[in-house]
Amino acid sequence: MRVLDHPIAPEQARARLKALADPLRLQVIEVLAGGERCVCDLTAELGLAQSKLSFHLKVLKEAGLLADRQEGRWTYYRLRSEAIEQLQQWLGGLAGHCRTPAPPCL
Amino acid sequence: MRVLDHPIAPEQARARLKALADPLRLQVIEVLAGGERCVCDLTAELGLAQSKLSFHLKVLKEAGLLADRQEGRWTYYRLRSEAIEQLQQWLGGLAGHCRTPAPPCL
DNA sequence: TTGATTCATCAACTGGACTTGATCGGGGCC
DNA sequence: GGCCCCGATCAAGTCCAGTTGATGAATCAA
Repeated sequence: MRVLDHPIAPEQARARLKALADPLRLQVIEVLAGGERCVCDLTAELGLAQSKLSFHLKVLKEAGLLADRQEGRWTYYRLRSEAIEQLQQWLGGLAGHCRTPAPPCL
Repeated sequence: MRVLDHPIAPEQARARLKALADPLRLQVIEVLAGGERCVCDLTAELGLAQSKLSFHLKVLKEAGLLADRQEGRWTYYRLRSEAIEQLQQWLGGLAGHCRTPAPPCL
């Protein structure tokens, strides 16, 4: 049985790839892959300036890779696994006919 | 039956993500997903300056996403589908335990 | 209310990715 | 040989993503 997941637009896929391509953001993703965290924990674990982390969290969130949740004065971020899965699926669409030989040049 | 594909290093995965994240390079990838092409065809199809295309092809190749082949005065590029598949697999490793609730903050 | 804590936002600065136009080198044709 | 075509490479310029430090907004405690 198969979950019905929406196909992803190339432009959104690109935005997510770009968001993941930053070393710092990838560290954030890797930590969040281990479970939800609040911002203060992330700054501590990664040894980052708060404003820097905030900037990158925003980028990741706007790309649809993260979801956040407010609780008191804390903000918790978590990975949106569907976003990852959509990206996987989109990548699959690329590897298609790439074995086709080149058309004769000239 | 399963092809034995090597796991990919995070740093290499990041390099590939970064390479894919450029709009122009993504266009190149999409064209090459349709089959192998020579550089002169790519410049024509995408309407690009030759040096610009050459620059981006180099980036994609160094990221391991493309392979090239010399034939006479032409150079043919093709997509390395294994690279895409490795990337897919690597993405899968991220979506792991991300449903784990946050540790109590404070 | 005052102060402390968490996080987002802002403005100014910096470095590097990308662009552009020119040059170079290899390969094939005459 | 001489010439032209394909593609890579180079140097210079531009522009934007990311950094940094400061300020703002919201929440809670005393």
